Order: sequence, then structure tokens, then C-alpha cells
Amino acid sequence: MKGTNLGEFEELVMLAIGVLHPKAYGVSIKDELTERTGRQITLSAVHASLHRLAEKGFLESQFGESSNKRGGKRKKYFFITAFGAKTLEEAKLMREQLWKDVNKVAFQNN
Amino acid sequence: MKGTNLGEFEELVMLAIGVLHPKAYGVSIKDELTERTGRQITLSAVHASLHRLAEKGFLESQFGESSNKRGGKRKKYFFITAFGAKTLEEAKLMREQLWKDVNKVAFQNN
DNA sequence: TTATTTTATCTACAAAATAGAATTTTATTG
DNA sequence: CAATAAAATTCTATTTTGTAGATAAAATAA
Repeated sequence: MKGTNLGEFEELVMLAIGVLHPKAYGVSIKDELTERTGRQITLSAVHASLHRLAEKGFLESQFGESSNKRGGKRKKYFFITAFGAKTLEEAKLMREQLWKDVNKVAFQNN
Repeated sequence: MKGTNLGEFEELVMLAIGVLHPKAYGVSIKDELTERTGRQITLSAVHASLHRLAEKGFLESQFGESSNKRGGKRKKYFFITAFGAKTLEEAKLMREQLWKDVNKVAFQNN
């Protein structure tokens, strides 16, 4: 990938942010994806991905106010940029088109 | 990835094989994806991906007969296994569900 | 003020994506 | 038949993504 494509996990992180908007931060994203994918996702995997996505211009972030919960650093909320939304939608469209053109026989041979 | 997930490019290669079935081999896959993605895809990228997908059990291959064209080694045709089809469909379903639950406002902030 | 909880950041390694060179096989041409 | 050209796969190396675990920081509770 040359920086303008979304990796597999990166795309899932972006979508989770869309689902959780406007309360998407490390832990909530991790929980959302753990539930949906059934994989054991670590917080650091999510954070590494968030950092890279922000660098690529797909995300912006903003620190939240301190909560009434027990502790913790301030949450860093993530938002999808216009560029990020465009990229995400293009990936979706391309796959939809491919699926539409798939020869169904290809799935019946085993 | 722990071996049971499809990478971003790997998924595109699988779908291209579905589209091209039963004539999917290195060059035809490369051409199909170059056209659809607009990226400059190299043959070696496709082959590396095919090799990994076959190792993971998502693809099978079979050498074709020699053609009447000028030259070249025999084409190695690739086919999607039942396991590959299942994996591909699961990835599709998970994304569809995420998209369904996306808060549309997340795409209107920029 | 010390401990506990919640969060983010850092460091390191594994796997996938990408690029380019090398090799193999086949057919054509002289 | 030897030399050349074409079509394809395979090899080698590097960068980018994915994953894990340890560490650090900030906030509240005790």
C-alpha cells in the first residue's frame, strides 16, 4: 500500500469509528471490534492503527473532557475526515462491483 | 493477521478470481485488478498473494494446457476452495453489518 | 498521599504488500 | 536446429500493516 489505501484492519477501525460516532476512542473501538469480529483485539493494535490512519489524513482527533469515571487519561476521540470518508466509500464500491461480477460457479466447485 | 483473515489485497485477488473463473491466473488477475482499482499492480504482488492464499487453504491451483500463443510457461489457474468462499463471504457480511450500523453523521462533519 | 483504574504511548516483532530482477518454458524465425 | 523473443512463474529484498506486551500518564478513591 502506498499510503492511500486502507489495510484490512484499518478499514474495520474506520467503520467502527463511524458506528461509534461521536464517542469513538481507543477502548470503545477495541470493544466494538472485539464483539463484531470475534477476534481478540488488543488496545495497542487499535492505537497503532489509529495513529497511522491519522497520519494518512483519514482521521482527526480531539481530546475529550475528563469523565466522572474512576480514572484514566483523557479520552482521545477520533473523527473521519472528508478524505477518509471518500476513501472508505470507494473501497466499498469497488468490492460491491466485484461481487456483482463474480461468476457464481466459482463458489460451487468444492 | 493470524492466518485466517484476508488481507486487503488478498481479498481483491480472491474476488478477481471469482470474476475470472475459470480462467484466473497471474496475468489475467493482474489485468483485472489494474483496471478496476486504478492502481499500478505488479505481477509479483499478485503472485506473492496467490502463494499465500493457497498456503492458507483459500485457493487451489491447476496447470493449464499449453496455448497456441507465442511462448510462456503453462498458466497456473487458481480456484476458490469452499473454505475460501466461506471466509470471503464472512468478511463481506461483517462489513455490510458495520455499514448498516454506521452513524451517517460521521460522514458529514467536514 | 498512596493505591487503583482507565487510558494512551512506546518498543519490538510478524505478516502482508510492493518492486524489481532472475528464471523457466514455449513458439517463432532465420 | 540454433538463436531470439514472448509469456509466464519464481526469487530476493524492502516498506507498510498487523499484533503483542510492557510502560507511562492522568484521574478518582481510599
